[in-house]
Amino acid sequence: MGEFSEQVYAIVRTVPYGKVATYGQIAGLMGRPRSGRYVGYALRNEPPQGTDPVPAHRIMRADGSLAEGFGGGEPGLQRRLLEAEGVGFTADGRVDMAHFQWDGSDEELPGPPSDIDWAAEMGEW
DNA sequence: AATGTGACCCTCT
DNA sequence: GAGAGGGCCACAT
Repeated sequence: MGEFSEQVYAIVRTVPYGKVATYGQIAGLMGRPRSGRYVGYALRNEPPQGTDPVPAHRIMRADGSLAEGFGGGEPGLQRRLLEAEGVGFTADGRVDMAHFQWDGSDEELPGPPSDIDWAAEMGEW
């Protein structure tokens, strides 16, 4: 596994409960604003769920649409996980980025921790 | 405004 | 060991 992936995981793990980030946002924080593509690749390919889980479901495209390859082909999994965290969706099925996009702060939102065990859910695929 | 193209790193054939 | 292509984004045309 390469440095790039490690860095991706490190940053994704700082995205707080109830917030989302985009591929480009992660890439930007890594100092590679145009490498969003490989952020997606790193998340798709080698998420270390067992030992040190990465909330990959909180990462989506810049327009709020979800990545289709998520969950090894189980449709709706990512959305289900997000809704369980209180993330709102618009009528056309995208995340309400205006309200739920992570602003870069590392503070958790008030409220209960995740009701569902997303790491376990994702671990199944 | 809408399309086209380049860049980025890693895994699988 | 090499080649292709992948959960996208920013820039140029």
